[in-house]
Amino acid sequence: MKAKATLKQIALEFGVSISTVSKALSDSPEISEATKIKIREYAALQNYKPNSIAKNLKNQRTNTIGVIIPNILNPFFAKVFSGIEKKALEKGYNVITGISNESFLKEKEIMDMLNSGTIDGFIVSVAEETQSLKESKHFKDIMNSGTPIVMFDRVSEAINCDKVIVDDFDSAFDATQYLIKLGSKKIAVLSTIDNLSVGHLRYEGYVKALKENNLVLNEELVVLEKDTEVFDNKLQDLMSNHKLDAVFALDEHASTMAMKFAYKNEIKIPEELNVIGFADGVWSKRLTPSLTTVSQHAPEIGEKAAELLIDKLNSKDEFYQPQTVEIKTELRHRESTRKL
Amino acid sequence: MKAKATLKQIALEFGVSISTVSKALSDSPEISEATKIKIREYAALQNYKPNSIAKNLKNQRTNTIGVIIPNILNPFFAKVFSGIEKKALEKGYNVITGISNESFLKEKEIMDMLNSGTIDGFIVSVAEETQSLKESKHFKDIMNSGTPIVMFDRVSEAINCDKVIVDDFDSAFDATQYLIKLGSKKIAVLSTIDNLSVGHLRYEGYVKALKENNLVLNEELVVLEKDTEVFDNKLQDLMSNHKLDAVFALDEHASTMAMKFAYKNEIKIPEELNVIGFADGVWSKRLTPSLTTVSQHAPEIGEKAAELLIDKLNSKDEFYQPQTVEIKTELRHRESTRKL
DNA sequence: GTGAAAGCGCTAACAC
DNA sequence: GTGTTAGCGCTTTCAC
Repeated sequence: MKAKATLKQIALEFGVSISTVSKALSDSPEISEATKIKIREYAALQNYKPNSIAKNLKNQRTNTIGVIIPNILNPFFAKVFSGIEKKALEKGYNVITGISNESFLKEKEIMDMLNSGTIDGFIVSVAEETQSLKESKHFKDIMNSGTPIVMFDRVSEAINCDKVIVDDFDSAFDATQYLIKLGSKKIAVLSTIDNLSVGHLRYEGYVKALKENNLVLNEELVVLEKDTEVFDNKLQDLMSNHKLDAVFALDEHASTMAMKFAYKNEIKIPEELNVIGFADGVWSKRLTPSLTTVSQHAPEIGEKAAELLIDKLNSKDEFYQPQTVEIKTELRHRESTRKL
Repeated sequence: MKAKATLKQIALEFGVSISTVSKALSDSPEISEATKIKIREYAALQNYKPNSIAKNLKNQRTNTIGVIIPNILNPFFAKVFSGIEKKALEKGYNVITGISNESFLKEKEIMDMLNSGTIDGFIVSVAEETQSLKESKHFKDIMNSGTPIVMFDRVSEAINCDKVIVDDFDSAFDATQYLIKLGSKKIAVLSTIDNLSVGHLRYEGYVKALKENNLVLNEELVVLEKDTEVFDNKLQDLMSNHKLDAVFALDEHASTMAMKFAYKNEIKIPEELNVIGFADGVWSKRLTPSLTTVSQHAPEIGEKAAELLIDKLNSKDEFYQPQTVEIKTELRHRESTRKL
């Protein structure tokens, strides 16, 4: 492997100065056509690429976004991520990724590590542990150091920054409402994520829909349980002891488990039981029957978050007012609910 | 927001030189305890963090790995990715991510873009288009420029670099063998990924297992079709016209579709039909019945790839011999196959 | 025990 | 039309 082409090396080659080469390559009118041509040809031949680290150091910006995600195996986050990546590439930004694995400490460490000139700004979805501990100082510190943050989905109330969220409350309300319209009266609500801001909002939406339709909230039909094994047991009990006519599942585990138990107990979906679940992956379509879902437009969330961040990075405005963008969900009707 | 702490700023504060500060902070024995203490205290107070870009420029390395993945929504890649990220963090590396979206051009562009000092090395799983076009020059160019590449899963024969692969051929052979042991004679093989190196190897493994067991290869039981809609139609035809006793699915789409059609045609799994599929996500467990899978140990693949790359980056050895590591798969017995 | 200086690769203001 | 210079923030060698 030969020495990498640099301005210096090229300058030496032609016996000119470094700045001449730099200007020639950036097509400056100061340089004669002849010089430009020979230098550019040589550079192309040598496959010269300006060292972006040096450029970054000079410019005091890296054109890189740090994305902190709780769990890349969750298809929602994977989809948001691909939206971010797409928009970033479009705008000439790189994406550097950290996975907090729902741990507060890891979230903090990764962010501190990256906040040392490596990235220009962050896009974050807050780790579960961070939310339950109500931690937010690390975010504040980072923003005080001059690094902007955009949060999505799981956001921190205590932080005043750009946010992209889903209308969890309203969409849960609408979905429940829809189940009621289908004639369902015994609607179970199932969740393994009630400790998350978004999870709890969804539950509240369910509660409100019941109230507005004068249905009593029966605690026995409510399973909010983080531990999936315990959840499965509780769900099994619920489904053996109650003849439900609908299930509203607030996450993917809950919806698939509900369908599994229905199958085992020979309860027909959707004839005897309507099922709606929050879901984003390709799996809701593949299930048998396919699942009616509240879809969160995950890629759009990612694109919007990237856009907000990049706009902020490119604006010189000191008094930029943070905004919160709400992305509307959509009820995707499939086979697990009856027709109206 | 106040000016960010730098060596220069701290030096000014105490009326000492930049190098004194630098040495004090790196605990050099040249500096007196008193000076060290006061400088360190001040630095901590100011939340000083060395600018990593400057350090990178100086060191001519970035401690960053570029990971190029065809599709982050595929749980296999998501899992490999999390393995890479984990190992990288452990070893003090950052991960910068590009998604090729199965496109040759995007793969090439992203890699060229990152190969300008931004990253020290690549971990790549080759895009589908790159494989079908048999492109490899862009990889060669990058390696010639001195940037090491580690490939995983979908590797390029033409490139002599470190590789981490799955024993696709053998595991498909074993899985088919297992179906035969269960007494299956009419074993369909289903794949939407036969254009991928790994996909085709799996098919070959199936073929060999049939041969060794003196079963004829019935072309009618073979559905290799990239387009998922066309695939679904062909599969439906197959399952209506043949009484299969087993299905070997080479990807997730194929396995779930087989189960869907079995359900619709009231074919009992596993009593009448044994199903084995290649799968990595959490979904094989959630399906009803849960799916017996060939599991690829995706996180280990990622960790191994990261390890190989980082070892290479840290070694000075010019005559490093590229190695190919094979990760063994495992047959995970669940409810979609009968007991032996 | 501390400081000066060079240099990583690049840009840009300012000579000539 | 081309070159000189300073500087981005840091490390490191060498001098005092």
